[in-house]
Amino acid sequence: MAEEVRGRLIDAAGRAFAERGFEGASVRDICNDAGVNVAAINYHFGDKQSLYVACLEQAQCSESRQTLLAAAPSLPPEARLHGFIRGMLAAQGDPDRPRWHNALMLREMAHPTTAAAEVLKRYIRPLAETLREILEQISPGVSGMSHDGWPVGFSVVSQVLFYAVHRPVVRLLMGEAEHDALDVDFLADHITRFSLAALGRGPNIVGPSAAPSAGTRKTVQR
Amino acid sequence: MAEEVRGRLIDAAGRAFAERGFEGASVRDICNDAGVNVAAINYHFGDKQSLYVACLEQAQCSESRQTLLAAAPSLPPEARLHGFIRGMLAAQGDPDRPRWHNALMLREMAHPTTAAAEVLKRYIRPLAETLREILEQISPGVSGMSHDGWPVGFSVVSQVLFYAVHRPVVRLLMGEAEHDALDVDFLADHITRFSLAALGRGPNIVGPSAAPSAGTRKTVQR
DNA sequence: GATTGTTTAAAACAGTCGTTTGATTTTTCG
DNA sequence: CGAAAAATCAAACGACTGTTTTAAACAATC
Repeated sequence: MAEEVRGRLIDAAGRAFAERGFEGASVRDICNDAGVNVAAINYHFGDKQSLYVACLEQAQCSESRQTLLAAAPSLPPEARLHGFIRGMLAAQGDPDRPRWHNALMLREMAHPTTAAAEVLKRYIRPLAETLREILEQISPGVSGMSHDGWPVGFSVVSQVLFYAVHRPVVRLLMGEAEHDALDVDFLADHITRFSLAALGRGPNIVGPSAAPSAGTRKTVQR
Repeated sequence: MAEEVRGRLIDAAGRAFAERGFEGASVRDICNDAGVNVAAINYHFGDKQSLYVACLEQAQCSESRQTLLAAAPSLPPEARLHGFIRGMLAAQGDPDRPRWHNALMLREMAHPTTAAAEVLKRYIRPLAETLREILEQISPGVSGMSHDGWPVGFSVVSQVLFYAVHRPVVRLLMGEAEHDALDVDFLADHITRFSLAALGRGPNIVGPSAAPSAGTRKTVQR
């Protein structure tokens, strides 16, 4: 019974924090949403701040990491990259796990609190190392480039993160209908092709020839 | 005298809103920072919300748009792209204009308020159209691709926005020293080369040959 | 210098914030 | 069952929120 209240609080708080930020979400709203008394936060977590880090911990312990790394065992490198990208995209799209997990993490990364260092060490760093390994596998020598190849990795993940952070802008720019057609699979294909082409692997983004023709778009093997 | 108070308020509020968000910034902190009485906000702007949109208007009327579009008259297309990217990067780095302008805009775009539509129409849309024009110039046919070529444009700007949104993460991942070496010119070169290679124009990112050798990195003409 | 209208100042407004209290219910277990 | 522990509740705490009020200081015009 007690554990259930804890869970409902984390879920309600996670949604609130992800949507309105730490200051924007009031404990009364959170408790109303969770269907518990206001005192429950203090009883189960101590204070609002501790509830926040509990949400963050739940978010980073989510299956997303598993999903991501699962897409990268010992497949061919291009397929690994595609799996990595698709995994990140799928984590922000809603398989079934709470949608606020990624949103909260992004908020923390864009405007770090004191809890950011832990999130980075346990969640971001492993992802970054995995991506660097994949990229080195695809284009040997990329890790030896200037700044240890970090910018190349950033160029890849930035394309994924863009759709997580700026989704509202995308919707407004493209229009509602066109936006909804941007599903996970399409975006994963596009970002993978764009990145592979930049790395000199695979055809460039407009197609094998200079002038693109319908139906010739090639999908990355997976 | 009255206009000076207005200006000081917008500047202090802009910094506060950009740093701590709308809810996180209190009117008393803002007024203290600006060195004016609390009642000044109500007298000059009406309420906190109106002060916020005043900040947003100042931010989007900034010279950044001018800087950006100035880098794209009738140069060769590759140089236009480089200028566009460098312009966006320079706007978030601090030439001399207030640093909060970009940060506030990014906040508004990531978590739109009712004022977002106006910002998008007057600030984002022209930028997007300019980029699409440049990309079509570089790779004719890209606008005719799936989803009107929007994803290609997103892949370019996302790389720029990444350093604006996730700068703290970059700093923590690379380390303080390495991060500080990522100046505007280097990033502009990198993102331009990455994007051009993806479009099939210019060498791929690891260098003209598969194995990169030091000192052969080519800089985009400007 | 008196009289406008405009701008600042200190104090207080009602409301909400996160947090705590103390009593009451529910659960656990010998 | 009955006592001890755990959990929930309504109510209130002081502090802070955005906003308003009232009066004083300033500026400009006659």
